Amino acid sequence: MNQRKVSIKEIAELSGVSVATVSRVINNNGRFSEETRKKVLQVIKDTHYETNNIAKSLRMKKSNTIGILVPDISNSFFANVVQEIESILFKKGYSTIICNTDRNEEKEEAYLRMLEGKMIDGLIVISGVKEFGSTAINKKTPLICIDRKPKDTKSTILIESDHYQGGFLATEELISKGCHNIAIIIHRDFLSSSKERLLGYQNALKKYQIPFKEENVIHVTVEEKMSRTEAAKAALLQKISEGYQFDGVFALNDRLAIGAIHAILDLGKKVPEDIKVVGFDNDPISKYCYPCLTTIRQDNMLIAEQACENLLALIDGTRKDMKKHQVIPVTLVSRAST
Amino acid sequence: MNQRKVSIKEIAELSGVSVATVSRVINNNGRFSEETRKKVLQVIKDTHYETNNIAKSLRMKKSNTIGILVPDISNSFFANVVQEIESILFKKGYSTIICNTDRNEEKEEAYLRMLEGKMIDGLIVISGVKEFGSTAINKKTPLICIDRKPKDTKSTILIESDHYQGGFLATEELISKGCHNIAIIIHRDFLSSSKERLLGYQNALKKYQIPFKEENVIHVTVEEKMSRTEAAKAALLQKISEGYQFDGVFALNDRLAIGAIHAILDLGKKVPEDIKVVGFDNDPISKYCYPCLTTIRQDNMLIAEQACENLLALIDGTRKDMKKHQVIPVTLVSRAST
DNA sequence: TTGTATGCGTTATCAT
DNA sequence: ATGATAACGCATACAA
Repeated sequence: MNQRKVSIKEIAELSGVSVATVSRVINNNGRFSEETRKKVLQVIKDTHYETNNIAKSLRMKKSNTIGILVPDISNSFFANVVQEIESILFKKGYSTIICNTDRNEEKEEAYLRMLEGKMIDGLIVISGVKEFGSTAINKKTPLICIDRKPKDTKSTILIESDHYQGGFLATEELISKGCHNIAIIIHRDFLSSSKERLLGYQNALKKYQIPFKEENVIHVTVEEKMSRTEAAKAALLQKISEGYQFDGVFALNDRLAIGAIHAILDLGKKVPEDIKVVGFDNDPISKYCYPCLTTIRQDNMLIAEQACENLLALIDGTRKDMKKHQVIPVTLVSRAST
Repeated sequence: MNQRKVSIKEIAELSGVSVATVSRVINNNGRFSEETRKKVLQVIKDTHYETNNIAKSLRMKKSNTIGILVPDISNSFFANVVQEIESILFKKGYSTIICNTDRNEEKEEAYLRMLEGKMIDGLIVISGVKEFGSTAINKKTPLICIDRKPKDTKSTILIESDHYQGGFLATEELISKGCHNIAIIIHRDFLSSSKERLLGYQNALKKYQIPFKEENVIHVTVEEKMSRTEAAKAALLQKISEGYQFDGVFALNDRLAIGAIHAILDLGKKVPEDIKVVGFDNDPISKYCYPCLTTIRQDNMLIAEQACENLLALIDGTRKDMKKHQVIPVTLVSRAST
C-alpha cells in the first residue's frame, strides 16, 4: 500500500482511454459518454488520484495563487484582515501565500521575486514603509493596496480606512468629554495613515476652536527590544518631566495608548478622571486593559471583502470601472478611558 | 517598455547559446566558459529575467514550498509560532503557505488536497481537534506536528511545550501564595495539551497534599458569537451562584483567565487579595489587563526553530535518528494576579 | 565547453 | 465521442 503519486497518464491506461479524455472528464468540458465518465471517475477514486496543480499552472499560465505582503502578521489588525482575505479567497478556489516582510525592504523584494516565480495571479499589499512599486513584480499582475499608497496611483486600487475620520472622531470624543489640551502620540509619522489621523485631530480641534499646538505632538521611536507600549510610556514620562501638561491623549494605536495610560497611572493620576485617553485599532487588548480603552474600530471584514472582490474582478477582467481609492468608514468604540 | 514575461529560451537566443547552457549558467553547475557566463548574465540582467519556479518545480519534483496548518492565525500563540517558522524557512529558500483551518475538518481536508497538488516539500501541522492523519497528503511527505498528536506516533515527529509542567507550575504558584481551593477552567478538554495541563494541576495538588475535587473543574463551552472571555466569565458566575467557593483559579489560557478575573471583580472581590488567578500562553493581553496576569510562557521561538530544523532534515534526508517526541520547557511569568 | 533531445503532468487543438 | 500531439519553461543525460 505504498502511496505513490499517480498521474493522469496512468488513469488513462487503467481506464482504457486517452489522457485527453481523462482530462475532459476531470474538468467536465468537451464531450464524452456517460459510460467513460463513470469508468474514469471510478479509477480516479480507486487510485486516489489528485491533479498536479504545478503542471496545470504551467500549462494554463494560472496558478490560482495570490500573494499577500504584510509588515507583521502578529499585529492584530493585520492578522484579522489577512485571515479574512485568506478565508474568502480559499472559498473562491485560490490559495494564499502570506509574506511577512518585517518592514524590511530587501525581504520585500525577495518575496516579490519569489511570488513572481510562482506565477501568482494577483497580489495584495498591506501597509508598509513607502509607496509600493517594484520592478520585481510584473506590471500586469493584478494588484490591490491596503493602507499603502501605490506609486501608480491612477491605475491601481487603494483601499483604506477613513483614517482622517478616525482621528477626527477620537479627538472629538475627548473634546466632548471636556478636554482642552490634547496630546497626540505618533509612532510612524511617515505612514500616510498616520498623517491622515493627525489631520483629523487638527481639524477636530479647529472645529471646536481649540488652537493646535506643536508641543502637543509627541513622536515616539521604538528602539530594538522595546515594545511600542514601553516606548510610548517613556516618551510621555520624559515630556511630563519637562513640565508638559495636558488633559487628554489621542494615541495613534492601542499599544501606544496603553503606554500612555501606564505613564499617567504611574504619576498617581487617574484615567479618565484626570486625563482621558483614546487609542486606535480596537486591538483585543483595548477591551481587556485597565481601564478599558476607548478606541477607533476599523472595519477589517469590509476591507478584506472589498480587497478580494476587486482583486478577483481584476483577475477575471470583468469590470474595469472600479474606484481607484476606496475609503472605509471607521467607528468610535467608547469605553472607560474616556 | 511592456514588461512581458521572458523565458530561458529567449535568453538563449539573445545570448547566442543554447537553453542548456543558459540553464547551466543560472544554476552554476556543469561547465561553461567565463565568456558565455558573462554574456548570459548580462542578457538576464537586461531582460529582467526571473526563473519560472512553476516549471522548475515540475521538472525537479520539488516546489521549495512548505505548508502550515493552523486552527486560527489570529490567536497570539499561533501567530507568533507561524511568523517565526515562516521567517526561518524563508531564509532557507522556502516559501510557506499558511492554511487557516478554522478548526473545520472539511476545510482542513480541502487544504491538504490543495497543498498536495502544489507538490509541497513538507508540512507542519499546529494544534487541531483530533489526531492528525489524512489520506489527502502523501505518506512520504515530511511532516512535523506541533501540539497535535499524529496518528502515526512512531514515525512522525511531535513537538510540544511541556504542558504538564505548565499546569504544575501554575498550580504550585497558586499554592505557594496560600491557595487551598483552586478552580481549574478548561476549554477544549479533548486537546492533549489540555489533558496534560490538567494532569499537572492534579499532581501539583497531590504534591502539597491537597485533595483533588471534581467540583473544582469548570468546563466551558464557547457558543457562536461569544468570546472565550465572556464564556469563562459566564460559566464561573453560574457556578458561584450555585454556592461554589474557591480561593484560586488556574485557567487553561489567558483569555479564559481574564474572564475569570472579570467575574471575580464583578462580585466585588479583589484579585489577588481574595482570589488569585493564573493563565496560560503569555498572550499580550496578560501583560496589559488589570490586574496584570500571572501566566505560563511557551517558548515559541524554540518551538519554531526546532520544527524547522527537523523538517528540513527530513526533507534533505540527513539525520534519521531524530527524537519522535520533543518537549519544550515552559516558564512561569509572575505578575500582579497572584 | 556546448548543443540536442527528452520528460515532468496538464490542457487544448486538431484530427478522426 | 475520442485519440494523438504540441506546448507550457525548465533541467539533465547523452552526444559532439
